[in-house]
Amino acid sequence: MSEAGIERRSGVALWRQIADQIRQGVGAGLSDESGRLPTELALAERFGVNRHTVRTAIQALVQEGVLRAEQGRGTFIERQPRLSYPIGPRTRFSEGLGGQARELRGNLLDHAYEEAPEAVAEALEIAPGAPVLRLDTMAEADGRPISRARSYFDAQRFRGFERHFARTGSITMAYRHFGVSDYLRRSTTISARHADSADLEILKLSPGAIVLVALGLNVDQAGRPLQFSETRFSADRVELQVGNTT
Amino acid sequence: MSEAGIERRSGVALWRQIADQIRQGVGAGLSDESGRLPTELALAERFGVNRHTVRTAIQALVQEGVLRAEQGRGTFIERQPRLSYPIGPRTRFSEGLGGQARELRGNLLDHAYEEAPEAVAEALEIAPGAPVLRLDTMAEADGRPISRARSYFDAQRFRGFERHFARTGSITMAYRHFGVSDYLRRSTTISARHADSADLEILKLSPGAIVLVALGLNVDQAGRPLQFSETRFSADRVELQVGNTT
DNA sequence: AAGGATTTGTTCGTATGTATC
DNA sequence: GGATACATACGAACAAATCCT
Repeated sequence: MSEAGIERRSGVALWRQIADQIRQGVGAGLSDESGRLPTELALAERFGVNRHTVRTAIQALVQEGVLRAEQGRGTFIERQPRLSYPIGPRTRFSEGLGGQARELRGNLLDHAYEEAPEAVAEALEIAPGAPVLRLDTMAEADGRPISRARSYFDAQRFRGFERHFARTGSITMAYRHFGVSDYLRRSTTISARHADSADLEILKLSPGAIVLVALGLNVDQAGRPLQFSETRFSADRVELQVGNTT
Repeated sequence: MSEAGIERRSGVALWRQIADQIRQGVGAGLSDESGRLPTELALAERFGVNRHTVRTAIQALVQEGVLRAEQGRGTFIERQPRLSYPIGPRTRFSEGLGGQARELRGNLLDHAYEEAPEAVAEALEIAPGAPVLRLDTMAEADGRPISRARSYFDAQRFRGFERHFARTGSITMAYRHFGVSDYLRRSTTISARHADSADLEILKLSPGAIVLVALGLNVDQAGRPLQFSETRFSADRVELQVGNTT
């Protein structure tokens, strides 16, 4: 949409600004057909910095798995297109990404029975402080971390839910054991922020990375709230799709 | 969801990371009901840095207009909650934010008649290279920049559209002059990235800020494509809402 | 096969910015 | 405010791998 702009004395190191620009330019016309980047010298001139500074940026992206550098040949893009995650009434993780990855897995990181925080109680339409099950999960597609989520369920209705999820790796499957054969996504609220330290570790991101944050509420066919969850997607690896898949 | 994460050697100065956290922390209980921040010493301990570093962060935010420092009383947050922008079949800018701001305005930044890039032609279902109208706009709510957008229209059908938009400040109104009384949002694709230099200038952001990017396609009642657009929202000021407004 | 051009990788040194105490 | 340690950025030169003629 517009040209490179590098700001000095902004509190953000030049090499990081350049790394961010290159990462985002990977989708645009920064590379030629073979996926080769301009030379370090050309990039340095383009951004108006020293070659070392460009090298630092490239090294960070190599570490991230975005680029691959070969001595004497050049620097190349590791093509990994963004997964498209559909959001709508029928939002389901496994079905949504079904066609785009060979292997999909949901992992249980942690769980606990707790008293419902205010926002959770309101969303689930239960009393504040009522017992809820908190489920911390993460998902991988073809071995790449895609998202992490914290979900809350009414503990009285879904006691033992975590065991069914851990076994099947699927929320949809786990619901069946509680007589929920179908459910709908009533609402989703999307925002974005910098990844925190837990995001970096779980999603294997580098500092300064961005996460898309989706707050979602699932309800059963009668419209009763089932699950309130916050899901964090790596913004470099996922985009969210609302409406028809043109 | 989890604790503050400050990363050293990340290419982002500690004072900027802390400034980003404080800016976001407006909603996350960083301040008490009166909007007062903890003391510098408390913040320094919480983030695990020296008090001078916190001071640098606060000074940057005061400069930005996010914080207000009063001698002898403390430092206060200028509370400006995130606007919630609804996305769905009836997505319209002015109606969506209607209740949340006193003054809403769309401004025309630039326009031109061009040959359709490949992606645009495909979305609008016209031939690649066919003439299209490109419209660069930005929107403010109560004087705060909210979003910028680049929209494409079939030039044969909508020649002169820019004049109607410039006069009314509304896409919906401009459509009426071309016999389009109603339209639908067929699809929206959401991603997030770091703001580029044009984003920083137009949206009045600081380096390292995040923008939510929404690619949208509007169609008329017959399902014919009308408008393909890329809108960039300041992630600090806007969240996107899909489905019911619980 | 030889050699020059190109491109990434490495090692010096120096200056400035950032963060702590 | 001043001293110290470390990260960032620049500059110059050279080494190593690859490509082309």
